[in-house]
Amino acid sequence: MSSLDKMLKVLDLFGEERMSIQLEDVQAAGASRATAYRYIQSLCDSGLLAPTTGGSYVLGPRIIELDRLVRRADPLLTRAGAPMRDVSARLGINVMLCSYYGDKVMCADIVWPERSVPEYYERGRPMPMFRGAMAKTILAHLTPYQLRNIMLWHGELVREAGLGENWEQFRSNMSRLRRDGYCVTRGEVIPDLVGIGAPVFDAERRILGSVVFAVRESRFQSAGKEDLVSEIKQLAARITSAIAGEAGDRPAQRAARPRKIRTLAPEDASPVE
Amino acid sequence: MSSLDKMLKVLDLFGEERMSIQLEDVQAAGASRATAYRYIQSLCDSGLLAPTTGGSYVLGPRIIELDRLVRRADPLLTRAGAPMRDVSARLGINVMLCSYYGDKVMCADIVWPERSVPEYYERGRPMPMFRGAMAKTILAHLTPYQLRNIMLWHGELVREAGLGENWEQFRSNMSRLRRDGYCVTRGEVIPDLVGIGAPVFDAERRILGSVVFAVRESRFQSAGKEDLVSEIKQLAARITSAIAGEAGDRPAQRAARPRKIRTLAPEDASPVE
DNA sequence: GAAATAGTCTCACAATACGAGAATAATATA
DNA sequence: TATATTATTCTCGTATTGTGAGACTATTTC
Repeated sequence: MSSLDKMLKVLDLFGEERMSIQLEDVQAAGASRATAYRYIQSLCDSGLLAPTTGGSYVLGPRIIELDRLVRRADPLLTRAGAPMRDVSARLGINVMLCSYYGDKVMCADIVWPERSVPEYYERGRPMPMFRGAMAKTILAHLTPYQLRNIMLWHGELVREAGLGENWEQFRSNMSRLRRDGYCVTRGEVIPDLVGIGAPVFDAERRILGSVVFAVRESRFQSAGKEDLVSEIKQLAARITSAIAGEAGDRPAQRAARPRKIRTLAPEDASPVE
Repeated sequence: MSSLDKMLKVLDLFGEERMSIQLEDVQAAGASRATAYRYIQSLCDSGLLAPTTGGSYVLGPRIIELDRLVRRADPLLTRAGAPMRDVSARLGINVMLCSYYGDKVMCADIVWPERSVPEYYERGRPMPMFRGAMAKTILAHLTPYQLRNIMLWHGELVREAGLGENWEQFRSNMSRLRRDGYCVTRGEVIPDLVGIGAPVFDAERRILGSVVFAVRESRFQSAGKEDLVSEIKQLAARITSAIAGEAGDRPAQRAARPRKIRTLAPEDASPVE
């Protein structure tokens, strides 16, 4: 592993429980005192880290600045907001927006009027890649190339997730989801929660992400699957055409491209805390 | 400059106008093709960058993930929200929350009911370090050490900003601001906009940031300076005690520590676009 | 399927990241 | 304001490893 990678791994020390790190934490990750300081120094200079009192360091202002840039420019986020809020208000239903990043699926936005449903997700929360409607909807629309690579490099995970025992099964499962144009999952991420998802594309019909209704099992039963499916498909279509509408000008913002997907997050499957 | 710094400088290629970069952009910043790919590779592996189609790269999911961590844990942000919204609703006034990061001042949150005032700021927008009520309020509360260092390394900027021609003047100006407990600036960042700011501290009375009212000159005239000053001081005090209340337990989150402040952002003074 | 584009690997060499300790800076304490 | 303590940077010789050029492989497009 190069020194570049080792330095960037310092960022991995942060997590929900640990919001500040110290010199020793970096040393413990395998670096001499001098080197630990060097990494910290570079990260601080770039603003990714910021020093606080007592020799500890926190995430720095650059993070917030860069996130602002992403929020401003992400076509998914900027174009999905209004339609999402419309539908959510009309149906009184919880909606999530998911973004696909080549090797990661992430919650990009939520509208959550049904407060009795636990608000597990929020912008920036990573999501499992093989479970839940958000993920499967996206998975289904990757290119054949990408799907084959996933089976090749992560067949074990595919099998665990029940997406197919082999390439033929996986391929045909994904193909069916694609034809359906929606995906329903029950309790795959959070018990008792049903996800109803549909895909969002860019102007070139590449998968960008997904929108998902998150409802309790009881509501899903009473509401009737067909209506919810029809609504989510309409919502996704509205967002897709809003994105296609703005396009043509600037270069496509983000799209699928996982190549070998060598490095799925090691524990991409720890959703319920 | 080390290879670490060179790699991190790739992130500086992004900006409001440029949301995706290409191999050539990295090469142009001074790296061979192989090295450019190496930097990109490391940044992609860490999730700071993500590949898109056509050999271009955008900011990656890690940015959003890390920003979430910051939002969740920042005591300033989490404790200021409610009081800010209260006051803003009661007075129908625009309020900004500013965060201090050792060498940078940044907008952390805004509540903006007075829509006729241009919404120049938003979370993540960097702010000038020597102009405007947000910045000066913070500046005034740095330690003597820090102030001296600023004068030493950035005396020119201090003079330009009219904060004092020499150390004695600078020191006494800051000292007066500190005694006042508030700071009013007029049109320093945006023409016709008056800022009324007060400092927010952590449990150990170290400066964390500032809250600022942003009103038009006309309203400032009619409303009466005293009332607004009194309100902003109360607001800041409420936030400070909310933060002190939660403290004691976890290690202080963020606080001043600019050491030499060798590297103020080169153009920290380009506010009005 | 083939052609065109994007990304990775190999290898020899020299630049530079590394570790240990001394020197200095910044904070806490008196 | 001066002193003690803790945190950070600097110096320097060594050898690790980052570097560039080009061949090779992977991926997308047609």
